[in-house]
Amino acid sequence: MIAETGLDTVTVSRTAARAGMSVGLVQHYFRAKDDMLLHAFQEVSTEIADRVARVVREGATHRRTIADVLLDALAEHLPLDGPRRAEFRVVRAFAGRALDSPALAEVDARTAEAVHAEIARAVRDGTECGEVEPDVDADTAATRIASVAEGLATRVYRGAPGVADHARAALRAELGTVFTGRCRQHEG
Amino acid sequence: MIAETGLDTVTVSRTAARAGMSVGLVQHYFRAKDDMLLHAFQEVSTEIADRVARVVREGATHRRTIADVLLDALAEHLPLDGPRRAEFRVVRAFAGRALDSPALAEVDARTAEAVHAEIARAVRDGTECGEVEPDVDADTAATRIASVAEGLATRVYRGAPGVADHARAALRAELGTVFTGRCRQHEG
DNA sequence: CGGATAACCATACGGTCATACGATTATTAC
DNA sequence: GTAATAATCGTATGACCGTATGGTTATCCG
Repeated sequence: MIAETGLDTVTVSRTAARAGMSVGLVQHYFRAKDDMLLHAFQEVSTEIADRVARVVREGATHRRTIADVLLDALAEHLPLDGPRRAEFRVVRAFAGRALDSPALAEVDARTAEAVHAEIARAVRDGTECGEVEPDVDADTAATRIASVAEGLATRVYRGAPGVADHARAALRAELGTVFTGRCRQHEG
Repeated sequence: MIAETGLDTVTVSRTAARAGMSVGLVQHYFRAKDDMLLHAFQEVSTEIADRVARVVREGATHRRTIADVLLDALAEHLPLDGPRRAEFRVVRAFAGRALDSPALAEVDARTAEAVHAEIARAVRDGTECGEVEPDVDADTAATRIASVAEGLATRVYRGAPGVADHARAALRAELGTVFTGRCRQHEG
């Protein structure tokens, strides 16, 4: 419902109707509407995090380059198709409301922190492996990469002509400034 | 009021009270509440654009490097102090609501387009001048730079420890990947 | 079996909000 | 000076929303 018509068209009674239940039952599960919304935000956040983790795991299994796996993981956030556009809308709607809700802000911050940590880990792995120069600071690089990913997602959603086509390439280019070498263990 | 307590605490009657006038008078100037909000969004958008333009003009007057001027212009968007945090909150609140309001979305998109165009122009100027390599595509570079700026602003606002201190440096580093040379006309 | 707990419903209440309305006062133009 | 237009106010109205309440049915455990 949030993805369809926005957060402020979500009312308790509409939610109940959509779920095929009564208002009373919704209240049985959630003390207040805000609890329900918070739960929804946590739900989608962990859902996205799980999907990204799966992409990383599968990429690692197929012994691909760290940069390539990271690219896939970050591209997962780009609103390039219907489902991901929906997810984007939900996350951004909550992010907007998080400006004035500490509870939502905490989920937002925790999610961002997790993404940042995952990128930083990839960079450190890259340093160990040889894909990244030893003098690169992982946290600084992670901040920049996460920022590009987030900013690109916004731009793709806004739909400036041609941006969608080049978003993935832009992401790859940014990663290319950090992952400049080749992994020793992937060489023959 | 949006910066203080958020968009959805803004009601017509509270706005009237804050302005020291009656509800009826607000209605006299704005047919509907949405018109009022749209007007506010347009107002802050042009206000910010004007301030950025002034920074650029002053930088150009003092014959500074294009990269340096651009850095100042972009840093203007970072929520590093009170007024800019307030602005950030307002813009983001509107951006969130723009997800479901075509009128607000248009202002949002137009503003983003203007920022992008300004960055692209700076890159092109840099190419002419010698600060940028000739094979750099201005639009691609502008997309990346704008994305970093936007993403960094989000991160600064979220207040991850240490990010604020390094935000400007991160921005400079990103610009450093595009503005790699020196302007011929600035040399002795 | 029987009692407790969970699932589930319909409705009423109190509050808030956007907007409509009708009126009065000030300003401007001819 | 007067007619029109703008500025200004107070209140009424109708709708909606979150939550409280009180109830009924199902499920499960000892």
